[in-house]
Amino acid sequence: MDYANMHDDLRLHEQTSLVDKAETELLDFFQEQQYKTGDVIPKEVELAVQLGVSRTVIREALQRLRMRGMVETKKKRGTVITNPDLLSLLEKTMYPGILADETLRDIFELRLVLEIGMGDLLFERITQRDIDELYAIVADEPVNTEEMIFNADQEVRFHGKLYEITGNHTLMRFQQMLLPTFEYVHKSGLLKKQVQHKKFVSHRGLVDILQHGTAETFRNAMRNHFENHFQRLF
Amino acid sequence: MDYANMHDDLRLHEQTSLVDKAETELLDFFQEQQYKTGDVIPKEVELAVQLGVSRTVIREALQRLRMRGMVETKKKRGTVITNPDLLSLLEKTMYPGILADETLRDIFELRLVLEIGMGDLLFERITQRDIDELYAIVADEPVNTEEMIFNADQEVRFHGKLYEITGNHTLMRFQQMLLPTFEYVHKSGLLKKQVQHKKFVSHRGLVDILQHGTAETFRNAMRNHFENHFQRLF
DNA sequence: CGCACTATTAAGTTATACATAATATGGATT
DNA sequence: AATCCATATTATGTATAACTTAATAGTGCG
Repeated sequence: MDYANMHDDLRLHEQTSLVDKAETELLDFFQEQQYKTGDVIPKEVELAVQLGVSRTVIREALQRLRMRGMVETKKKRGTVITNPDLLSLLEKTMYPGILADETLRDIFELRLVLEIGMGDLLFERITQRDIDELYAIVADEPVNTEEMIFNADQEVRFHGKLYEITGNHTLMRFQQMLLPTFEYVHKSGLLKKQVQHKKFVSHRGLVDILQHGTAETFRNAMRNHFENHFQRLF
Repeated sequence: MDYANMHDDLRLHEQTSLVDKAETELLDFFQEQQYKTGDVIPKEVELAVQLGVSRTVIREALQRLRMRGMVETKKKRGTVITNPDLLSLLEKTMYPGILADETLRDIFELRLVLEIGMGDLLFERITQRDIDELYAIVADEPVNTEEMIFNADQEVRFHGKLYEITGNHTLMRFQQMLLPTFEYVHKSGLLKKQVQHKKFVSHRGLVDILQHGTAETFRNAMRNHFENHFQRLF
């Protein structure tokens, strides 16, 4: 290939690499072709010819899309369009060890915000079956919340079930990512020391409200349930 | 099928590519070497030799780390470790056209959940200066909310300011990502038709509450503010 | 008809060469 | 000696070709 001509239309895109360009051009191409999930896209060499770049560039661009779950490749069958999973790659980057302290704290707060705000979704979609299940989960909790011992497994089951009830899969995925980080921060030295346990709304109390209350009362109850966490933040 | 002979290299025969392995090996290597932000990592060819793969594989692995914001490369200077930005890559995946309808709806809901739930963060961190600024933003809004005309720019400024007040940068980044998708869904045919405008809490009303109210009243007000959106969902 | 063999295909991988841009080196001029 | 310009060096960016592997299709044989 003639390298002298390579930069003809590249002068405007100064610091963007060919891979960057190829990536967006591929996405545009897919959209233009109205590809749907499961459709097979042209071979790497064909794409290379079509975009006027080497197969190396195409491969690195596809590599990016692949890791975002936008495409999937199998030998011989080629590369197919897939439904991108927004959060799968976020998960990989979520190693608490490498995140900045501020980001960790942000995530801690994020969880509290989500669970307080999800009240309306819960009341819209919850069924009696869900409520029964929640009661079963909290069955072995002590009635007196002051004696409540923090049980990580219990926490995950209860709050995980809440996310599930929202029927919002993106939200559920979020929880799966946020929770480990939340626990990490909870146990780290990032926040103030654990304050004195006061009476707060228990898991059982939350279920009672889901049974008899409203979205509004639930929000307040969840806020109260998180009181200890909030006191460590503020 | 003969399972007896499979056990030997069963693990190698998994569908993990060399790039997958190289990616994790690189991360392990970085951690092992205790690289900090700004540190320069070995050249591509050296890494290739060290991991016993070709430079292509190394490049595609680095490509992944690069797009996650974990490394950054400059010509001649080499590749350096950087602080990963959790959301930068999410942003690129947020091509509304490619996302499944369900995911789009999820994101629509997510925004509502976030803004209702962020009340406590707001009241903890808001200043009089912030409130003044919010009043300035809503200054040109009609008092009678029924005459309120949807103004996208106004929406972004007001709600963006709220996210800013939380002081949670991750949350702010989220809003920047969610908003375009939210608008896309709002205008798409994914939801029920716009219902009749009823009286709802206006932006100005929300600011009044931030000035004189509590986190609890704010949550309820924000829920009411979004009433139209919720009616389109349920 | 059914089974096994092989031929083909497309991605996975390797190797090499060259381009580009930033940096370092070295020497010439003043 | 200090400044400046040309050149060499270096590491990433890009291109190309060749080879490997696994899945599929096709073919031929029984």
